[in-house]
Parts: sequence; structure tokens; C-alpha cells
Amino acid sequence: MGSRDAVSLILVVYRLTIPDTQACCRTNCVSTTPYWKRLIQTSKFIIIALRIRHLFKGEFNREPGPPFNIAESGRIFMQTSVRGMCGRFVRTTPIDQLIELFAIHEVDCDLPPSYNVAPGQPVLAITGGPERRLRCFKWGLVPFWAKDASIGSRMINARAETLAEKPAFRQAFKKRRCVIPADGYYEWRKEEDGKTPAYFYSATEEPFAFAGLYELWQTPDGGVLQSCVIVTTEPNELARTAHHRMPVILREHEIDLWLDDRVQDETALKALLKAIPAEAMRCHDVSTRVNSPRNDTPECIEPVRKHEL
DNA sequence: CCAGACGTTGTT
DNA sequence: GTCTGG
DNA sequence: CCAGACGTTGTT
DNA sequence: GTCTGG
Repeated sequence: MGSRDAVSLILVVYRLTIPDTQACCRTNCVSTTPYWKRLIQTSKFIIIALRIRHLFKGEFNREPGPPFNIAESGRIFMQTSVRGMCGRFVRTTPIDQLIELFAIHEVDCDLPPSYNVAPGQPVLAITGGPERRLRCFKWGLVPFWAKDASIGSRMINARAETLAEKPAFRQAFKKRRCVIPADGYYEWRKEEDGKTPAYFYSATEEPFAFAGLYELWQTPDGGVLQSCVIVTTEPNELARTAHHRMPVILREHEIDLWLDDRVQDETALKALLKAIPAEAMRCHDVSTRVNSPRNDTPECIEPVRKHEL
């Protein structure tokens, strides 16, 4: 069975839109994701297509292609969606206060405060060099070698353990580190009856300093896209109540080293990428109002009790 | 050698 | 751009 | 992170 | 289910 057959098969499945199955069924998957390319190369897709076909019996509106071998058997590995990391945060401290708190010398952009900063949106970040500079980046790092900016929508976090090796982050880790000011972040705790958003914030008045990386990408129209990513690490005991990753939060005395682009000492830099103590944080559950990135109001961070949701 | 991926977290 | 896999 | 869209060919 | 956009 050739690859063209594979495409037509998946296409037919897509047209039916399948309820209650966990198999992928879109043409797009065939052509774009490594996972489906691999699957097709190993012929396992036949099994998936057969399972789906079986569910729908005679309801195909089109011939699914030439006959295939049902005797070929194997387990279906079902890919689930990517969930559960630092994917939403709050930045309500106004810029003039940030300038004070972080000793910023130069301000290159202006952004209103937000109770609901989502990936893809512009965020404020401090970069180093001789003096600290406040700049604006799109959240979702586009590596400088990318052919397409869409890769950025998936590069919202970088694992502290691996960022020194990964092609997407390696160069940025060496030369383009930044600090993202944030008053807190949200995590969705998975429970039996759904997901509950929780807000994690600083025990002091001062905002967090997330460790980040940034990158410059040449856009097709000759411009430059500036984008960034938030570094994650193993969580402390408090953060662990919601997830097994949390953003790296730098203390004031660590920021200079992180921002110094002359520093290339991987060991010294990686030593900074640890969870802050649980005692430095607070958390409480919040309303699912925060789920939609369109909602950007103080209500997003207001505490709620579970039965009030 | 060239082609193709390059990431995360959460499941299986 | 650089590395891995075929 | 969540919300919301998701493909093709050939014909109107 | 998976991808893109916010």
C-alpha cells in the first residue's frame, strides 16, 4: 500500500467526523506531523483506519480505496493533546513600577497590564547587555532557522533540563536570555469532574521574574519577529499540587547573571534554573472565567471555593 | 551522503 | 543553522 | 493554557 | 484528535 492510498484513506475518515474515537482523522495530520508520518511509514495507520471504518460500517460516502490487509494487527497508540504547563499568566504591575523594581534603563515598548496573558500575545521582557532594557516579544519562540512562524505556537515553554542541547533553544540559551515580569501564573488542575484553574502568585508584593529566552526571526516581508519562551522546571511542593512543571522564577540576585550575554558557563546558568521555595508562593483556585483568553479582568485572579464554580 | 526534524506535557 | 536517521 | 476550526474538487 | 490563534 503506497502513501497515496494512505492519504485518501485518512481523507475519507476525516469527511465523516468521528465521535467517541481517539484516532486522528485529518488530512493535515498526514502531511504535517512527524507522528503521523511515522505511523504511515510503519503501516499502523491501516489499523486505525480499519477501526474507524468498523465503527461506521456502511456509512462511508466514498470508497476508502483499494483493499487492505486486516490480518495485520497491532496496538493503536493514541496521541493525546498537550496540556499542563505554564501556559497563561498575569502581569498587572504597571511599567513605571517595573522600571523601579528591576532597575530598567531603557524602555522600548508599551503594553497595558493583563490578567490573562496567553501564548501568541505580546509580553514584556527584560534583556541584558550593558544595561537592562524592557522590550516586547511575542510569546512562542520562533527559532531563527524556522521556515514558518507557526512553529512558535508550540514553543511556549523550554525545559530547563534540555534547553542547552535542543536546536530550537540552544543558541538563544547562550546569547539571548531574558526575564519576563509576571505577577502570577495559572495552572489547570485536573480533577474527576473537569479542570479547575488555580492562580499561583508571589508571597511578597513584588512580581515574579520568569526566566526566558528570546529569538529574532526574519519575516518573509523583510521585518523581524521578536519572540520568547518561558523556561520550566520541576515544581516545588505548592506548585506540584497542580502540575509537575512550573516556570523558573529568578531571585533578584540571580537576574544579573542570567541576563549577562557574555556569560556562557552552562553549569552556572543551569544552576539558576531551579524552583523557588514553596514558601515564596501562594495559590488559590479561581473561576473558569480565566479559561477564555478574551476575559481580561480582575475577576480572573479572585479566589473562589469549589462549590461556587 | 541527503532529507527532514528541530518542542512541550501526558498518556499508552 | 545543525543534528539525526535512513 | 483554552477555544475553535479543521479538506478537496468541481460547480454555482 | 490535532492544529492554529488568542
